[in-house]
Amino acid sequence: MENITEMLKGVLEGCVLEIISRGETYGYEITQQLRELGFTDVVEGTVYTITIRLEKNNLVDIEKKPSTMGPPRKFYTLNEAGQKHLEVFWEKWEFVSSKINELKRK
Amino acid sequence: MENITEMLKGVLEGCVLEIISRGETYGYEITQQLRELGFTDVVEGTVYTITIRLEKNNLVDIEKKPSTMGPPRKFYTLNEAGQKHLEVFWEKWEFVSSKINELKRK
DNA sequence: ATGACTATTATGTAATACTATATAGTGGTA
DNA sequence: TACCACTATATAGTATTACATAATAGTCAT
Repeated sequence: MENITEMLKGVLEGCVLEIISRGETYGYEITQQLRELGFTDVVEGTVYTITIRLEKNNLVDIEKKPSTMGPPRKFYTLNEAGQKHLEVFWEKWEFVSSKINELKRK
Repeated sequence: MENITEMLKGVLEGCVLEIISRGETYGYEITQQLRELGFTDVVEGTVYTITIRLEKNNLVDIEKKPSTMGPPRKFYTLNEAGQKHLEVFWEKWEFVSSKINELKRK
């Protein structure tokens, strides 16, 4: 699917939060998971700007670990604020997507 | 629902296109319809920037008509390019929303 | 004539995904 | 050795878009 950039604004961060909530993970792996999900054009740079934002907003805990496959990885886990943020994200998503689907149907 | 601004980016234009596709309408009325739909915080300025964008991209036909309720209204109808654009919008929406719901479920 | 409602336009700002590039570690292979 | 592919993070700059705010203007009731 081409050119879904604008439509991803405001939801990509929530997707990243959701992926992190499934268990400790790091930027590069998150990118791959988003691609597997279908957002094939998402690049590392985009995900890193999001994870750095999550750090700044204190929504994640961080642990740096060595890797045998390359440079050290920065592993993220959701903290309590991150969990709460994720819940709010899904509430917003439910609201917005239901309204848009309502518009589409009628 | 509070603070859904970022989530509306990339979908609001599609919503406006859909509303116009239902029949000739103008900015102020579009704003009211979006509010009725549930996007209560959408303001006129936002809708006008969208309609002006639609004009620039030649997705709409325009007709100015006098009103007995105030200043003249600029009525919009979708042209062929606009119809096509709307179809593409819904395809993108189906794609993105299905992927996000998939992520939510699993 | 004042205010409420209708109606459009314009300027500036904030948020966010993307482009492009730099840096760096590991392993394979020519 | 030198090169390449893959893994991994970071960042500067850009484009897009919704919003805040304000200006302008027409109609109508009080």
